[in-house]
Amino acid sequence: MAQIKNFRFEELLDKHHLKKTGARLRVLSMMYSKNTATSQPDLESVMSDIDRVTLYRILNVFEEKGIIHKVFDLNGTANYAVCHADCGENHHHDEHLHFNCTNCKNVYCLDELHMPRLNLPEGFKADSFTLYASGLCPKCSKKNASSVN
Amino acid sequence: MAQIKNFRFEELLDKHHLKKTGARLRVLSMMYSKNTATSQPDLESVMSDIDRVTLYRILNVFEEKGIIHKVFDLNGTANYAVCHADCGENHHHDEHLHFNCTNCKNVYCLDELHMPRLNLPEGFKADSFTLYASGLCPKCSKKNASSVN
DNA sequence: TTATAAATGCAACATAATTACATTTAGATT
DNA sequence: AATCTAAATGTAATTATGTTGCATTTATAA
Repeated sequence: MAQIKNFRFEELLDKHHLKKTGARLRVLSMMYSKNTATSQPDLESVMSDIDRVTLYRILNVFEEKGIIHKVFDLNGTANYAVCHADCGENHHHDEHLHFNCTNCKNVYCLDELHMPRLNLPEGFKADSFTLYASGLCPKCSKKNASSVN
Repeated sequence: MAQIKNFRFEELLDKHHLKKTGARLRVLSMMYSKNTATSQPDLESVMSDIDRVTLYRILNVFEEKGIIHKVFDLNGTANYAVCHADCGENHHHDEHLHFNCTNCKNVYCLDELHMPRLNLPEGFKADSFTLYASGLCPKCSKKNASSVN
């Protein structure tokens, strides 16, 4: 996953009729190289040469196209992670567990834990589900065990 | 639920060692009278005489005390709903489904649908879970069916 | 009645996100 | 290769949400 070649991203942009720009390729590259979700502020801190608004727009268009999906962290900030489900134009199926670490603040997508079937009360028509958990991620629970910080 | 008397709220504040102020009683009264979650902007639009910051602080202290719990809506805005589980000081158990209507934006707590047991991957230590869904609530799905709006 | 910790009000600040419009550019067309 | 155009980006301003520090007021305990 950390070694995805650039031409793969170019194909991906082509597939969605998006122009292959440097900014978009860099955003894709960063997002695919991590196993945690990414926010606009995250991107901005790394890619300070790209305008804030451009980064917001890139995230939005990628979400519309079904390339990434949105999940809010404990602060209510929008974070995005690459879709591994078969998501498409305005149609997401990322019904897995999102784990937000209260220590390092990272949001992990635990794709292996997906939603159980639920019978909603009369009248409710759901078109998307998400599972959300918060607590300590492996790295931080290990740290907390050793040091008392 | 819509008819909870004021002295009940006074008892509730007493129980948590919070002073019985007008602002707090009004916030409690409003939140208990609705079956949907409430945000600071919601409160502010109704109680414009109370300072914004005071409303934020009331919501925060109620959450700390386990009187209400927080859930983010589709815009990432913090919404709060009364706890029906046995929540206490910094310890919530509101592990039920939160339904966000994409039309009217209301957040409903569907207490009857709670979290299934999950086996998290090695190392993840969760201390809270939430189920989240979005779609149309009963009112809005009925409207959409009749009118083509 | 009074003393005081708690609660509120107010001003300033911080951060996330959006909008409008000008400029640049990827990529198609010739 | 030169040119054209819709798409993408940059810039500035604005809005929304939330927080912090400090002065003032108030609920309530003594």
